[in-house]
Amino acid sequence: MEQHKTPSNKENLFSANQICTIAGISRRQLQYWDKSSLINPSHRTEGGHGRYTFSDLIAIRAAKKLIDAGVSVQRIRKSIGQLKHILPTIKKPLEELTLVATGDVILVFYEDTAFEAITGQEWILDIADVHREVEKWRKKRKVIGKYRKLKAVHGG
Amino acid sequence: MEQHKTPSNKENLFSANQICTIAGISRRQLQYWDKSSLINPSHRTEGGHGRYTFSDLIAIRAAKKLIDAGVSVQRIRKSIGQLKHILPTIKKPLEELTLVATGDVILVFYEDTAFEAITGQEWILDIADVHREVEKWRKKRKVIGKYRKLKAVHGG
DNA sequence: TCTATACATAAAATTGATATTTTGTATAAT
DNA sequence: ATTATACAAAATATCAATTTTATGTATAGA
Repeated sequence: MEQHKTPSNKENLFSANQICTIAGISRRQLQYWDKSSLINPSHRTEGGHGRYTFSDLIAIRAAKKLIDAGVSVQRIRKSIGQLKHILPTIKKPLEELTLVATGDVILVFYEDTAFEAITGQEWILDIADVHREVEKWRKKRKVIGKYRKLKAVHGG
Repeated sequence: MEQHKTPSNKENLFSANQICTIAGISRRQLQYWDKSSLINPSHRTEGGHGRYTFSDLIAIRAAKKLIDAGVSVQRIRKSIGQLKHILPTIKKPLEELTLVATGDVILVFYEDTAFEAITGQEWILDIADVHREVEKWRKKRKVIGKYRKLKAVHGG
């Protein structure tokens, strides 16, 4: 039997129109995002009307932010797919992750690293690395200096 | 008169070949980057041979990292141009800024914000914002509830 | 009321052809 | 020894045409 302490009681659910007003999107958009499974309402009435949780709202606001930042719906789609793949424990990336977007790209912040949502590619420049490489190179030069010169080395 | 404490004494300068070995780029690349003014050596010998500082090396490593991350030289060029324009105090973006790169984009971190190097577009998602907006909306609804329903509002 | 559907339009992605940039290799010059 | 030049190949960018996706508007259904 259900306790009425459960967070998903009627008070916390939003109708489609409420979502649109709060999130600043059109009714048509929300409808399409539902139909195309970008973001589905977590509940439905017996009549089939969508009922959105606060968590759903976060996702919708995130999508709206991304769109405002110039990211296309298609990229949002791809990113969500990739993120679920790259971070299998994450079920709803738009709600659970911190995203930074610019026109082309969605960047994800997760456990101290930043990476690009679609490719998963990751990189941060660490100047200390360069120091270390120079030292490494200096030592190497002393040791093998009398033999033939090194060719350029790739990777790092 | 020059003190020999100055950091730019001969000991700290690298020849083109040394740079190539340390940074893992080809001689041809370094040559082209110099000629096309992507990265010029800070000094030259009387004979015109390039002499690179450690600071130059940082820039070159940064460029190499960007290339390894899938950014084209052309994009690096554009980004540097934009960054100098957006942040006039920054003279050598590749050395002085923290960059995160993915294939398409170079993202720059500067004083708490992240923005895209080419367009200068900037954005950070803040979930607390959403909470605030919902509360704002709830209050508004009570006040103006008896008038006509709000239309979706863009921006924020 | 709210949702579903149809049609039109706008926005974005994809494709293919062309031009430009970047790099490798080889060779000449200093 | 190191740099400069010439030529070719590979990688990128650009542009226009086409296709696909997303949204607005209007209308019908529950």
